[in-house]
Amino acid sequence: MENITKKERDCLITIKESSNGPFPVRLKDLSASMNIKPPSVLEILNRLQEKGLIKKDRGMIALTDKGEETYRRIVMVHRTLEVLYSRSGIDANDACRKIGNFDFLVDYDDARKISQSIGNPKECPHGKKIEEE
Amino acid sequence: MENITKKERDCLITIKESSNGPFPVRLKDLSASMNIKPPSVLEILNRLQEKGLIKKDRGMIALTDKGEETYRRIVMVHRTLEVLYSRSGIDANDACRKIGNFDFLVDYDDARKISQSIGNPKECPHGKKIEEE
DNA sequence: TAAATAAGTTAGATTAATACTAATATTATA
DNA sequence: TATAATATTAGTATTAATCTAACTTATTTA
Repeated sequence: MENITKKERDCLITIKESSNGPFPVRLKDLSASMNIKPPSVLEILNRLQEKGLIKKDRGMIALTDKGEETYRRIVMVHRTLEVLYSRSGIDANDACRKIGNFDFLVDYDDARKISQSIGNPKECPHGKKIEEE
Repeated sequence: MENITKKERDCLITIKESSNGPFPVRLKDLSASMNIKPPSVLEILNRLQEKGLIKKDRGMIALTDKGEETYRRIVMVHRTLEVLYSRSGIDANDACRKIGNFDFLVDYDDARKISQSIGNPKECPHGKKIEEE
């Protein structure tokens, strides 16, 4: 797996989470969601594309299969850690924000093992599914 | 607390862990331990100094009180996570290496809460004390 | 102590990531 | 098609990380 940066992680997640609606994701939207100017987003997008995580088609941006897999793994790590944090008495929203700073650096297989050792939680504290599309 | 980078984290830890012997830590030693050339270490050291984490005295490098505190907290987070990893069946040495990639990004108070929720372990899997000088 | 050796520092360059503005190109839409 | 909206390029800046080469400051030792 390629290494990605925090910004690339944020961008990947924003793309995926903006793709849920009926509208295709566009540079302008990412720029607005991420609060950075279009040329700066483009720079990040170009790196994600070089890493094979996204593809562009006339302004429309989407994750590749590899991008989907990367996204899926980051989210699995993220939600597993959220459960751990939450069970330790840390506020779910604080946990979410803080975990986002390093979830992309945590090994997926390690998170699986941790998940198992804490009883394979099925949902994050916000009620989102862990591992299952 | 100041934010630090991975390299600054590594440097801080190397300084502290080289200070245990009778010899003062010097640039040349850090250069050797960290496998980077003296001017590169110096650059990192200068940033650590600006952040108030280390002090230099005629070639001798040492942590400030703030640096000691930062070190102490990183190590506490690190060892707590090592216990978590280890109890999940992850090899202690693998865990150590991997956790070093993000321990400095994990909030100390959160680690304390996690520690508490897993029974306040007293030692890391290598037998090093958690929290206590 | 003076010369030689070692260590530290400065200077100058490079690469990668992040961000910006301004200008240019492209694509939609009215 | 002309206009408006979007996207891209070009060019600049900053921060972090690294290097080599040159220069300075200690330290050692003959």
